[in-house]
Amino acid sequence: MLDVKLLRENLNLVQSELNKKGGAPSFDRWLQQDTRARELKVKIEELRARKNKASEQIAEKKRKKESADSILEEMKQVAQQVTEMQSEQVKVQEENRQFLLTLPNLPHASVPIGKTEHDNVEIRQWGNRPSLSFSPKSHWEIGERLGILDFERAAKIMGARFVLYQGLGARLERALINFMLDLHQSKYKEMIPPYIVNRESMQVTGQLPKFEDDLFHLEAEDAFLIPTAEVPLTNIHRGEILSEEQLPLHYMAYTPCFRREAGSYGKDTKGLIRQHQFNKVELVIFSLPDQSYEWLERLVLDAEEVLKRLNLHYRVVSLCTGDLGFSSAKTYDIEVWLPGQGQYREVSSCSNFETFQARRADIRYRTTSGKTEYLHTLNGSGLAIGRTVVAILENYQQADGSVVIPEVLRPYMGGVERIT
RNA sequence: GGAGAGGUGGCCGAGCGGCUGAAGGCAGCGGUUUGCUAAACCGCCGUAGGGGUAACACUCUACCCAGGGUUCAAAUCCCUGCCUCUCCGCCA
Repeated sequence: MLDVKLLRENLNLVQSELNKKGGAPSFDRWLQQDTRARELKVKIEELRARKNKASEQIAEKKRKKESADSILEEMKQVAQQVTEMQSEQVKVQEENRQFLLTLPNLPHASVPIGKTEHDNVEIRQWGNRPSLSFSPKSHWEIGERLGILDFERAAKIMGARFVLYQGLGARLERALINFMLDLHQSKYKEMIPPYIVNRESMQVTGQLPKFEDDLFHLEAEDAFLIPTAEVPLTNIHRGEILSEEQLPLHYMAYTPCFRREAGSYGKDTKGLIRQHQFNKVELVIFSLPDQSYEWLERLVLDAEEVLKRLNLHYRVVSLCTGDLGFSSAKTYDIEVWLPGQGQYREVSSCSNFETFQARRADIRYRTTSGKTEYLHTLNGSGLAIGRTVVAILENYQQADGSVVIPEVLRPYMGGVERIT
Protein backbone atom coordinates (compact mmCIF):
# COMPACT_ATOMS: atom_id res chain seq x y z
CA MET A 1 0.00 0.00 0.00
CA LEU A 2 1.23 3.45 -0.84
CA ASP A 3 1.53 6.22 1.72
CA VAL A 4 -1.75 8.14 1.74
CA LYS A 5 0.11 11.33 2.67
CA LEU A 6 2.19 11.03 -0.49
CA LEU A 7 -0.98 10.68 -2.55
CA ARG A 8 -2.47 13.78 -0.98
CA GLU A 9 0.64 15.91 -1.18
CA ASN A 10 2.29 14.82 -4.40
CA LEU A 11 -0.17 13.04 -6.63
CA ASN A 12 1.66 14.11 -9.79
CA LEU A 13 4.78 12.29 -8.67
CA VAL A 14 2.82 9.13 -7.86
CA GLN A 15 1.13 9.21 -11.25
CA SER A 16 4.32 9.66 -13.23
CA GLU A 17 5.99 6.86 -11.25
CA LEU A 18 3.04 4.55 -11.84
CA ASN A 19 3.18 5.36 -15.52
CA LYS A 20 6.75 4.08 -15.61
CA LYS A 21 5.44 0.81 -14.21
CA GLY A 22 2.72 0.42 -16.78
CA GLY A 23 -0.03 2.93 -16.17
CA ALA A 24 -1.82 4.98 -13.53
CA PRO A 25 -5.55 4.85 -12.86
CA SER A 26 -7.69 7.95 -12.46
CA PHE A 27 -7.52 9.44 -8.99
CA ASP A 28 -10.48 11.82 -9.36
CA ARG A 29 -12.95 9.64 -7.53
CA TRP A 30 -10.44 8.82 -4.80
CA LEU A 31 -9.55 12.47 -4.22
CA GLN A 32 -13.21 13.37 -3.89
CA GLN A 33 -13.92 10.47 -1.53
CA ASP A 34 -10.80 11.10 0.53
CA THR A 35 -11.85 14.69 1.13
CA ARG A 36 -15.33 13.53 2.07
CA ALA A 37 -13.94 10.94 4.46
CA ARG A 38 -11.92 13.58 6.28
CA GLU A 39 -14.88 15.96 6.49
CA LEU A 40 -17.00 13.21 7.96
CA LYS A 41 -14.33 12.32 10.47
CA VAL A 42 -14.18 15.86 11.83
CA LYS A 43 -17.97 16.19 12.02
CA ILE A 44 -18.42 12.83 13.67
CA GLU A 45 -15.78 13.62 16.25
CA GLU A 46 -17.45 16.93 17.08
CA LEU A 47 -20.82 15.26 17.58
CA ARG A 48 -19.29 12.55 19.68
CA ALA A 49 -17.60 15.10 21.90
CA ARG A 50 -21.01 16.64 22.49
CA LYS A 51 -22.55 13.27 23.15
CA ASN A 52 -19.88 12.37 25.67
CA LYS A 53 -20.40 15.65 27.52
CA ALA A 54 -24.15 15.12 27.59
CA SER A 55 -23.69 11.61 28.88
CA GLU A 56 -21.83 12.98 31.87
CA GLN A 57 -24.61 15.49 32.50
CA ILE A 58 -27.23 12.75 32.32
CA ALA A 59 -25.29 10.61 34.75
CA GLU A 60 -24.92 13.58 37.05
CA LYS A 61 -28.64 14.34 37.04
CA LYS A 62 -29.59 10.73 37.57
CA ARG A 63 -27.34 10.57 40.58
CA LYS A 64 -29.06 13.63 41.99
CA LYS A 65 -32.37 12.06 41.01
CA GLU A 66 -33.23 15.00 38.81
CA SER A 67 -35.05 14.71 35.51
CA ALA A 68 -32.83 14.39 32.44
CA ASP A 69 -35.62 14.16 29.91
CA SER A 70 -34.77 17.30 27.91
CA ILE A 71 -31.15 16.27 27.33
CA LEU A 72 -32.21 12.72 26.63
CA GLU A 73 -34.53 13.89 23.89
CA GLU A 74 -31.81 15.95 22.23
CA MET A 75 -29.28 13.20 22.48
CA LYS A 76 -31.56 10.76 20.76
CA GLN A 77 -31.39 12.99 17.72
CA VAL A 78 -27.64 13.45 17.92
CA ALA A 79 -27.19 9.69 18.20
CA GLN A 80 -29.31 9.30 15.09
CA GLN A 81 -27.14 11.81 13.17
CA VAL A 82 -23.94 10.09 14.24
CA THR A 83 -25.27 6.73 13.09
CA GLU A 84 -26.11 8.10 9.65
CA MET A 85 -22.77 9.82 9.19
CA GLN A 86 -20.92 6.74 10.36
CA SER A 87 -22.58 4.50 7.84
CA GLU A 88 -21.53 6.89 5.09
CA GLN A 89 -18.01 7.08 6.53
CA VAL A 90 -17.66 3.31 6.58
CA LYS A 91 -18.76 3.11 2.96
CA VAL A 92 -16.38 5.81 1.80
CA GLN A 93 -13.42 4.47 3.78
CA GLU A 94 -13.92 0.95 2.52
CA GLU A 95 -14.10 2.13 -1.07
CA ASN A 96 -10.89 4.11 -0.62
CA ARG A 97 -9.10 1.20 0.97
CA GLN A 98 -10.09 -1.14 -1.83
CA PHE A 99 -8.80 1.36 -4.35
CA LEU A 100 -5.49 1.77 -2.54
CA LEU A 101 -5.04 -2.01 -2.42
CA THR A 102 -5.10 -2.16 -6.21
CA LEU A 103 -2.26 0.37 -6.61
CA PRO A 104 1.15 -1.20 -7.23
CA ASN A 105 4.32 -0.08 -5.50
CA LEU A 106 6.44 2.72 -6.97
CA PRO A 107 9.81 1.86 -8.57
CA HIS A 108 13.06 2.86 -6.86
CA ALA A 109 15.11 5.60 -8.57
CA SER A 110 17.80 3.11 -9.60
CA VAL A 111 15.39 0.91 -11.58
CA PRO A 112 15.93 1.12 -15.35
CA ILE A 113 12.99 2.59 -17.26
CA GLY A 114 11.42 0.20 -19.74
CA LYS A 115 8.31 -1.59 -20.90
CA THR A 116 9.02 -5.31 -21.20
CA GLU A 117 11.54 -7.89 -20.14
CA HIS A 118 13.62 -6.93 -23.19
CA ASP A 119 14.41 -3.66 -21.46
CA ASN A 120 15.86 -5.38 -18.39
CA VAL A 121 19.49 -4.54 -17.76
CA GLU A 122 22.16 -7.16 -17.28
CA ILE A 123 24.23 -6.37 -14.19
CA ARG A 124 26.80 -9.16 -14.25
CA GLN A 125 27.58 -12.68 -15.39
CA TRP A 126 29.34 -15.53 -13.65
CA GLY A 127 30.99 -18.68 -15.05
CA ASN A 128 30.94 -20.12 -18.53
CA ARG A 129 28.60 -22.11 -20.68
CA PRO A 130 29.63 -25.77 -20.68
CA SER A 131 31.42 -26.80 -23.85
CA LEU A 132 29.46 -29.74 -25.18
CA SER A 133 30.81 -31.85 -28.03
CA PHE A 134 27.30 -32.97 -28.99
CA SER A 135 23.97 -31.29 -29.45
CA PRO A 136 22.40 -30.83 -26.01
CA LYS A 137 19.10 -32.45 -25.15
CA SER A 138 16.28 -30.85 -23.18
CA HIS A 139 15.92 -31.79 -19.52
CA TRP A 140 12.64 -33.62 -20.13
CA GLU A 141 14.25 -35.84 -22.74
CA ILE A 142 17.13 -36.53 -20.39
CA GLY A 143 14.87 -37.02 -17.39
CA GLU A 144 12.47 -39.38 -19.12
CA ARG A 145 15.27 -41.41 -20.68
CA LEU A 146 16.96 -41.85 -17.30
CA GLY A 147 13.63 -42.72 -15.70
CA ILE A 148 13.82 -39.96 -13.11
CA LEU A 149 11.05 -37.68 -14.41
CA ASP A 150 7.61 -39.02 -15.35
CA PHE A 151 5.19 -36.46 -16.77
CA GLU A 152 2.74 -39.00 -18.21
CA ARG A 153 1.91 -40.65 -14.95
CA ALA A 154 1.73 -37.31 -13.13
CA ALA A 155 -0.86 -36.26 -15.69
CA LYS A 156 -2.81 -39.42 -14.93
CA ILE A 157 -2.74 -38.66 -11.21
CA MET A 158 -3.61 -34.99 -11.47
CA GLY A 159 -3.21 -33.38 -14.89
CA ALA A 160 -0.91 -31.24 -16.99
CA ARG A 161 1.92 -29.25 -15.41
CA PHE A 162 2.62 -31.82 -12.72
CA VAL A 163 5.52 -34.20 -12.48
CA LEU A 164 6.40 -37.43 -10.73
CA TYR A 165 10.03 -37.53 -9.62
CA GLN A 166 11.32 -41.06 -9.42
CA GLY A 167 14.32 -42.66 -7.75
CA LEU A 168 17.46 -40.57 -8.13
CA GLY A 169 15.35 -37.74 -9.55
CA ALA A 170 13.47 -37.48 -6.27
CA ARG A 171 16.75 -37.82 -4.45
CA LEU A 172 18.34 -35.03 -6.48
CA GLU A 173 15.41 -32.72 -5.66
CA ARG A 174 15.76 -33.52 -1.96
CA ALA A 175 19.54 -33.12 -2.11
CA LEU A 176 19.14 -29.62 -3.53
CA ILE A 177 16.67 -28.61 -0.82
CA ASN A 178 19.03 -29.74 1.92
CA PHE A 179 22.08 -28.29 0.24
CA MET A 180 20.49 -24.86 -0.07
CA LEU A 181 19.09 -24.82 3.47
CA ASP A 182 22.48 -25.85 4.85
CA LEU A 183 24.23 -23.18 2.79
CA HIS A 184 22.03 -20.38 4.15
CA GLN A 185 21.86 -21.82 7.67
CA SER A 186 24.39 -19.45 9.20
CA LYS A 187 22.54 -16.30 8.13
CA TYR A 188 18.87 -17.23 8.00
CA LYS A 189 16.63 -18.78 10.63
CA GLU A 190 14.91 -21.86 9.26
CA MET A 191 11.12 -22.06 9.38
CA ILE A 192 8.44 -24.53 8.38
CA PRO A 193 5.29 -22.42 7.96
CA PRO A 194 1.72 -23.36 7.01
CA TYR A 195 1.33 -24.03 3.29
CA ILE A 196 -2.29 -22.90 3.41
CA VAL A 197 -3.04 -19.29 4.34
CA ASN A 198 -6.05 -17.02 4.79
CA ARG A 199 -7.14 -14.03 2.71
CA GLU A 200 -5.57 -11.49 4.99
CA SER A 201 -2.13 -13.06 4.55
CA MET A 202 -2.47 -13.01 0.77
CA GLN A 203 -3.50 -9.38 0.83
CA VAL A 204 -0.41 -8.38 2.77
CA THR A 205 2.07 -9.64 0.19
CA GLY A 206 0.02 -8.33 -2.72
CA GLN A 207 -1.41 -11.50 -4.30
CA LEU A 208 -4.86 -10.23 -3.36
CA PRO A 209 -7.08 -8.54 -4.29
CA LYS A 210 -5.79 -8.36 -7.88
CA PHE A 211 -4.36 -11.78 -8.65
CA GLU A 212 -6.81 -14.26 -7.16
CA ASP A 213 -6.96 -16.16 -10.48
CA ASP A 214 -3.33 -17.18 -10.07
CA LEU A 215 -4.03 -18.95 -6.78
CA PHE A 216 -5.42 -22.33 -5.79
CA HIS A 217 -8.40 -21.64 -3.57
CA LEU A 218 -9.88 -23.94 -0.93
CA GLU A 219 -13.57 -23.23 -0.99
CA ALA A 220 -14.67 -24.72 2.32
CA GLU A 221 -12.16 -22.71 4.35
CA ASP A 222 -11.87 -19.71 2.02
CA ALA A 223 -8.12 -20.30 2.17
CA PHE A 224 -5.34 -20.49 -0.43
CA LEU A 225 -2.37 -22.71 -1.20
CA ILE A 226 0.76 -20.59 -1.01
CA PRO A 227 2.35 -19.60 -4.35
CA THR A 228 5.61 -18.89 -2.50
CA ALA A 229 6.90 -19.06 1.09
CA GLU A 230 7.13 -15.28 0.94
CA VAL A 231 3.48 -15.18 1.98
CA PRO A 232 3.63 -17.05 5.30
CA LEU A 233 7.13 -15.76 6.14
CA THR A 234 6.25 -12.10 5.62
CA ASN A 235 3.07 -12.54 7.65
CA ILE A 236 4.99 -13.87 10.64
CA HIS A 237 5.21 -10.38 12.10
CA ARG A 238 1.89 -9.03 10.84
CA GLY A 239 0.46 -6.47 13.26
CA GLU A 240 3.59 -6.41 15.38
CA ILE A 241 5.83 -3.60 16.57
CA LEU A 242 9.42 -4.85 16.71
CA SER A 243 12.25 -3.12 18.50
CA GLU A 244 15.03 -1.50 16.49
CA GLU A 245 17.64 -3.78 18.07
CA GLN A 246 15.84 -6.87 16.76
CA LEU A 247 16.40 -5.80 13.15
CA PRO A 248 17.35 -7.05 10.69
CA LEU A 249 15.59 -10.42 10.85
CA HIS A 250 16.53 -13.15 8.39
CA TYR A 251 14.19 -16.09 7.76
CA MET A 252 14.22 -18.95 5.30
CA ALA A 253 11.89 -21.80 4.48
CA TYR A 254 11.67 -24.65 2.09
CA THR A 255 8.08 -25.08 0.90
CA PRO A 256 6.19 -26.42 -2.04
CA CYS A 257 4.61 -23.63 -4.11
CA PHE A 258 1.30 -23.80 -5.93
CA ARG A 259 0.38 -21.65 -8.92
CA ARG A 260 -2.57 -21.78 -11.25
CA GLU A 261 -0.52 -20.27 -14.09
CA ALA A 262 -3.73 -18.84 -15.51
CA GLY A 263 -2.98 -16.96 -18.69
CA SER A 264 0.16 -18.88 -19.51
CA TYR A 265 -1.54 -21.63 -21.49
CA GLY A 266 0.75 -22.82 -24.21
CA LYS A 267 3.88 -21.42 -22.56
CA ASP A 268 6.54 -23.86 -21.43
CA THR A 269 4.09 -26.73 -21.71
CA LYS A 270 6.88 -29.28 -21.67
CA GLY A 271 9.15 -30.06 -18.81
CA LEU A 272 9.73 -28.68 -15.33
CA ILE A 273 9.92 -24.98 -16.12
CA ARG A 274 6.33 -24.03 -15.43
CA GLN A 275 4.61 -26.39 -13.00
CA HIS A 276 1.49 -25.99 -10.89
CA GLN A 277 3.44 -27.38 -7.95
CA PHE A 278 7.14 -26.86 -7.40
CA ASN A 279 9.62 -26.66 -4.55
CA LYS A 280 11.51 -23.58 -3.50
CA VAL A 281 13.80 -22.33 -0.76
CA GLU A 282 12.81 -18.76 0.05
CA LEU A 283 14.76 -16.08 1.91
CA VAL A 284 13.02 -13.19 3.67
CA ILE A 285 14.52 -10.15 5.39
CA PHE A 286 12.91 -7.56 7.66
CA SER A 287 15.16 -4.50 7.58
CA LEU A 288 15.53 -0.96 8.84
CA PRO A 289 14.54 1.42 6.03
CA ASP A 290 17.96 2.97 5.55
CA GLN A 291 19.66 -0.42 5.25
CA SER A 292 17.27 -2.25 2.95
CA TYR A 293 19.13 -1.63 -0.31
CA GLU A 294 22.36 -2.94 1.18
CA TRP A 295 20.47 -6.05 2.23
CA LEU A 296 19.02 -6.42 -1.25
CA GLU A 297 22.55 -6.62 -2.67
CA ARG A 298 23.57 -9.21 -0.09
CA LEU A 299 20.39 -11.18 -0.66
CA VAL A 300 21.22 -11.52 -4.36
CA LEU A 301 24.74 -12.63 -3.50
CA ASP A 302 23.36 -15.26 -1.11
CA ALA A 303 21.19 -16.64 -3.89
CA GLU A 304 24.04 -16.48 -6.41
CA GLU A 305 26.25 -18.46 -4.06
CA VAL A 306 24.10 -21.53 -4.68
CA LEU A 307 24.79 -21.43 -8.41
CA LYS A 308 28.48 -20.76 -7.87
CA ARG A 309 28.82 -23.85 -5.70
CA LEU A 310 26.97 -25.86 -8.31
CA ASN A 311 29.24 -24.34 -10.94
CA LEU A 312 26.37 -23.19 -13.14
CA HIS A 313 26.73 -20.23 -15.48
CA TYR A 314 24.27 -17.41 -14.80
CA ARG A 315 23.60 -13.71 -15.17
CA VAL A 316 21.95 -11.16 -12.92
CA VAL A 317 19.49 -8.70 -14.43
CA SER A 318 17.82 -5.66 -12.97
CA LEU A 319 14.16 -5.68 -13.93
CA CYS A 320 12.99 -2.56 -15.74
CA THR A 321 10.05 -0.52 -14.46
CA GLY A 322 7.58 -2.23 -16.79
CA ASP A 323 8.62 -5.74 -15.76
CA LEU A 324 8.62 -5.09 -12.00
CA GLY A 325 6.17 -7.07 -9.91
CA PHE A 326 3.11 -5.49 -8.31
CA SER A 327 4.57 -5.09 -4.83
CA SER A 328 8.22 -4.53 -5.67
CA ALA A 329 10.25 -1.32 -5.67
CA LYS A 330 13.31 -3.03 -7.15
CA THR A 331 13.96 -6.57 -8.32
CA TYR A 332 17.02 -8.52 -9.46
CA ASP A 333 16.42 -11.76 -11.31
CA ILE A 334 19.07 -14.43 -11.44
CA GLU A 335 18.93 -16.35 -14.71
CA VAL A 336 20.76 -19.62 -15.20
CA TRP A 337 22.01 -20.80 -18.56
CA LEU A 338 20.12 -23.79 -20.01
CA PRO A 339 21.96 -25.45 -22.93
CA GLY A 340 18.96 -27.61 -23.85
CA GLN A 341 16.84 -24.52 -24.41
CA GLY A 342 19.64 -22.26 -25.61
CA GLN A 343 18.54 -19.52 -23.25
CA TYR A 344 18.73 -18.11 -19.73
CA ARG A 345 15.85 -18.86 -17.35
CA GLU A 346 14.96 -17.26 -14.03
CA VAL A 347 15.82 -19.33 -10.96
CA SER A 348 15.60 -16.54 -8.43
CA SER A 349 13.88 -13.21 -8.03
CA CYS A 350 15.12 -10.90 -5.26
CA SER A 351 13.07 -7.86 -4.36
CA ASN A 352 12.90 -4.93 -2.01
CA PHE A 353 9.31 -4.00 -1.19
CA GLU A 354 10.29 -1.07 1.00
CA THR A 355 7.24 -0.21 3.16
CA PHE A 356 4.66 -1.49 0.65
CA GLN A 357 3.99 -4.82 2.36
CA ALA A 358 4.72 -3.46 5.84
CA ARG A 359 1.90 -0.94 5.45
CA ARG A 360 -0.53 -3.63 4.34
CA ALA A 361 0.61 -5.86 7.18
CA ASP A 362 1.07 -3.10 9.75
CA ILE A 363 4.58 -4.25 10.64
CA ARG A 364 6.51 -1.53 12.41
CA TYR A 365 9.51 -1.08 14.64
CA ARG A 366 10.13 1.24 17.55
CA THR A 367 13.16 3.46 17.15
CA THR A 368 15.52 3.94 20.07
CA SER A 369 13.93 7.38 20.49
CA GLY A 370 10.50 5.80 20.87
CA LYS A 371 8.88 6.53 17.51
CA THR A 372 7.16 3.79 15.52
CA GLU A 373 7.99 3.49 11.83
CA TYR A 374 7.19 1.00 9.09
CA LEU A 375 10.08 -1.33 8.33
CA HIS A 376 11.17 -2.65 4.94
CA THR A 377 10.58 -6.20 3.72
CA LEU A 378 12.67 -8.09 1.17
CA ASN A 379 12.64 -11.55 -0.23
CA GLY A 380 14.36 -13.73 -2.77
CA SER A 381 14.41 -17.30 -3.94
CA GLY A 382 17.40 -19.18 -2.82
CA LEU A 383 16.58 -20.97 -5.21
CA ALA A 384 13.67 -22.50 -7.11
CA ILE A 385 14.45 -26.22 -6.85
CA GLY A 386 12.76 -27.59 -9.97
CA ARG A 387 14.46 -25.16 -12.29
CA THR A 388 17.79 -25.89 -10.62
CA VAL A 389 17.23 -29.56 -11.45
CA VAL A 390 16.63 -28.45 -15.04
CA ALA A 391 19.92 -26.56 -15.02
CA ILE A 392 21.84 -29.53 -13.62
CA LEU A 393 20.37 -32.01 -16.09
CA GLU A 394 21.04 -29.78 -19.08
CA ASN A 395 24.47 -28.47 -18.05
CA TYR A 396 25.87 -31.72 -16.69
CA GLN A 397 24.59 -34.03 -19.44
CA GLN A 398 27.13 -36.28 -21.08
CA ALA A 399 27.47 -37.61 -24.63
CA ASP A 400 26.32 -41.06 -23.47
CA GLY A 401 23.07 -39.64 -22.06
CA SER A 402 24.12 -39.83 -18.43
CA VAL A 403 24.22 -36.88 -16.04
CA VAL A 404 27.12 -36.12 -13.70
CA ILE A 405 26.15 -34.98 -10.19
CA PRO A 406 27.85 -31.71 -9.11
CA GLU A 407 30.42 -32.44 -6.45
CA VAL A 408 28.80 -30.43 -3.68
CA LEU A 409 25.62 -32.51 -4.00
CA ARG A 410 27.26 -35.93 -3.82
CA PRO A 411 27.32 -36.07 -0.01
CA TYR A 412 23.58 -35.39 -0.14
CA MET A 413 23.06 -38.27 -2.60
CA GLY A 414 24.83 -40.99 -0.74
CA GLY A 415 27.92 -40.54 -2.85
CA VAL A 416 26.21 -41.02 -6.21
CA GLU A 417 28.44 -39.41 -8.85
CA ARG A 418 26.40 -39.94 -11.94
CA ILE A 419 22.87 -40.85 -12.99
CA THR A 420 22.90 -43.41 -15.78
C1' G B 1 -17.39 -34.09 15.82
C1' G B 2 -19.86 -33.42 21.15
C1' A B 3 -19.81 -30.69 26.23
C1' G B 4 -17.93 -26.71 29.06
C1' A B 5 -14.57 -22.31 30.48
C1' G B 6 -12.24 -18.06 28.90
C1' G B 7 -9.95 -13.81 25.85
C1' U B 8 -8.77 -6.62 29.93
C1' G B 9 -2.35 -2.30 29.31
C1' G B 10 5.01 -5.23 28.53
C1' C B 11 3.34 -9.30 32.16
C1' C B 12 -0.12 -10.96 36.30
C1' G B 13 -4.89 -9.55 37.70
C1' A B 14 -9.79 -6.53 39.47
C1' G B 15 -13.93 -4.51 37.11
C1' C B 16 -21.25 -2.45 39.56
C1' G B 17 -24.69 -0.22 32.11
C1' G B 18 -23.03 6.20 33.56
C1' C B 19 -18.14 9.08 38.40
C1' U B 20 -13.25 3.48 34.18
C1' G B 21 -8.32 4.68 29.63
C1' A B 22 -9.51 1.24 33.03
C1' A B 23 -8.22 -0.70 40.74
C1' G B 24 -4.04 -3.51 42.68
C1' G B 25 0.66 -5.98 41.87
C1' C B 26 5.20 -7.00 38.94
C1' A B 27 8.54 -5.15 35.39
C1' G B 28 10.42 -0.33 33.34
C1' C B 29 11.89 5.04 33.87
C1' G B 30 13.19 9.48 37.11
C1' G B 31 14.37 10.87 42.13
C1' U B 32 15.38 10.64 47.76
C1' U B 33 18.16 7.65 51.09
C1' U B 34 22.93 4.77 50.67
C1' G B 35 30.52 3.46 51.07
C1' C B 36 28.72 -0.09 46.73
C1' U B 37 24.77 -3.42 45.79
C1' A B 38 20.16 -4.58 47.83
C1' A B 39 15.99 -2.73 50.40
C1' A B 40 12.67 1.26 51.60
C1' C B 41 10.11 5.66 50.17
C1' C B 42 8.19 9.50 46.43
C1' G B 43 6.87 10.49 41.39
C1' C B 44 6.21 8.98 36.23
C1' C B 45 4.69 5.04 33.32
C1' G B 46 -0.59 2.37 26.79
C1' U B 47 -1.37 3.10 21.43
C1' A B 48 -3.21 5.66 17.16
C1' G B 49 -5.47 9.90 14.80
C1' G B 50 -7.06 15.30 14.89
C1' G B 51 -6.59 20.40 16.99
C1' G B 52 -2.91 23.33 19.48
C1' U B 53 2.52 24.91 20.63
C1' A B 54 8.90 27.32 18.50
C1' A B 55 8.89 22.94 21.48
C1' C B 56 6.25 21.45 25.86
C1' A B 57 1.62 22.15 28.18
C1' C B 58 -3.21 21.52 26.97
C1' U B 59 -7.41 19.48 24.36
C1' C B 60 -10.79 16.30 21.31
C1' U B 61 -11.77 11.28 19.19
C1' A B 62 -11.04 6.04 18.96
C1' C B 63 -9.25 1.51 21.11
C1' C B 64 -10.52 -3.62 27.20
C1' C B 65 -9.72 -10.39 20.73
C1' A B 66 -12.51 -8.87 15.85
C1' G B 67 -17.16 -7.41 13.54
C1' G B 68 -22.26 -6.25 14.22
C1' G B 69 -26.57 -5.01 17.62
C1' U B 70 -29.49 -2.94 22.06
C1' U B 71 -29.15 2.04 24.73
C1' C B 72 -29.10 9.03 25.51
C1' A B 73 -24.72 6.03 27.44
C1' A B 74 -21.24 -0.64 26.70
C1' A B 75 -14.88 -3.44 29.03
C1' U B 76 -19.75 -4.47 31.40
C1' C B 77 -26.02 -6.75 28.01
C1' C B 78 -27.22 -9.59 23.06
C1' C B 79 -25.55 -11.97 18.22
C1' U B 80 -21.64 -13.73 14.84
C1' G B 81 -16.58 -14.88 13.89
C1' C B 82 -11.50 -15.91 15.39
C1' C B 83 -8.27 -17.73 19.08
C1' U B 84 -6.91 -20.31 23.82
C1' C B 85 -7.85 -23.94 27.66
C1' U B 86 -10.43 -28.51 29.96
C1' C B 87 -13.25 -33.11 29.26
C1' C B 88 -15.27 -36.90 25.71
C1' G B 89 -14.94 -39.06 20.78
C1' C B 90 -11.89 -39.85 16.41
C1' C B 91 -7.09 -39.87 14.42
C1' A B 92 -1.26 -39.29 11.69
